[in-house]
Amino acid sequence: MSRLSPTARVILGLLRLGPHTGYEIKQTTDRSTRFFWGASYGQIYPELRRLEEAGLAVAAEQPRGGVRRRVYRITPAGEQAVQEWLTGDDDEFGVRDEGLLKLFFGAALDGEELAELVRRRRAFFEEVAAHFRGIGEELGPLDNPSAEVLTYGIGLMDWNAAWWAALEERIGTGPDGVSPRSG
Amino acid sequence: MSRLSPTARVILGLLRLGPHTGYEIKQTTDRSTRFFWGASYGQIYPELRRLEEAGLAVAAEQPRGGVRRRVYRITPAGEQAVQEWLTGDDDEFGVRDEGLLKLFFGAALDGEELAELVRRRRAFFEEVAAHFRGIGEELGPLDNPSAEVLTYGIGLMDWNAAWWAALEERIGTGPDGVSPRSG
DNA sequence: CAATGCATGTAATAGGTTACATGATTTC
DNA sequence: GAAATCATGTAACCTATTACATGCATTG
Repeated sequence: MSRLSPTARVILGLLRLGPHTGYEIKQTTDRSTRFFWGASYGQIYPELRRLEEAGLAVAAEQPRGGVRRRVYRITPAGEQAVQEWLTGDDDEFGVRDEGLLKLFFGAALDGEELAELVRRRRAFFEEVAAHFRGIGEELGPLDNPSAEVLTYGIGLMDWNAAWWAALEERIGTGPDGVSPRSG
Repeated sequence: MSRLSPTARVILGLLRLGPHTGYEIKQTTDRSTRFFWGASYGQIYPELRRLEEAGLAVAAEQPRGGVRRRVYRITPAGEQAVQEWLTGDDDEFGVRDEGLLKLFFGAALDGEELAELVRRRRAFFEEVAAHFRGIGEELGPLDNPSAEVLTYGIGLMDWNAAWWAALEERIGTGPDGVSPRSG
């Protein structure tokens, strides 16, 4: 019972909710987990084959007209693997933020350049927050754990937007603000 | 003037602040940018060679006793590359959060298992927040853009801890909470 | 003198994206 | 009949971590 690879975790999690083709898995992850756990075709198709080989999923050829189509279903062994993963306690967490990296090196920027970076970053998070709110309105009110993650995304983007907005203020207000190369 | 690779961005940013060996770059990133932009030896040493080859950095052999030692300095071309990168507007942002992924599939967990996941996650963020606060106390009060990113880290960890704590409350309080498989 | 820290490097492995190739079906 | 969508797959490439090998210098 070897450990599930990162992409296997989303795939098997989705297969638990019902049969999917590789294509559908890509669509679904793009619309749901993408923000905190993405998957690309280059990972999905080979991984589905591996899951099949490992007995965690089974594929059925279900062509639609002349279109080749492999629908995958989870097996009992797959269900068990999902349970084991879900109840395990080794949970990865990571942030990759180039705006923050630039801010860290911000002393190399003049006042106007720094202000532009901060403004751009605030705007970015505001846009993403608005985008997530749009998704929330499309879906309507939901009451399950999956819906919580959308709330999380909105909250996180709001928090980021507010943080950069606060920094924007501090920069604009003289000696107590951050100290760029020149003012 | 080709684009800087991800690891080249931190390296060159640090070299701009002064000469460094590969070893020092690893130490410094581990203590500063690691949270949002890491670097490993397997990337650092080959990248330093590439930067040298590209004329963005120069190395000087400065052995300490019998210990081989290559100290890298940034070149004018390197300074320019940093400026171009810093003022560019294509800033990567990404989150990887396995706790969130598990929560997304949380309907597969019973009440107790879900509660345990949420509790563990809250505790994790509280610990990291405390860790960052410790770093802040070590450093003392600072007044430059670099210090802002520590404030960010503390704030983000606090926000996450609070979010999971709030979820913990919602789960504990009956019909308005999330809906696990049972319980 | 043992342990730790300074220092450089590589090989194996993992994980990932992007772009491309291919072709049928559905919708406008 | 053109464009979009459904559908599968791979090759090239990039990015990264981990573990290992090596050896000197410093500190206790």
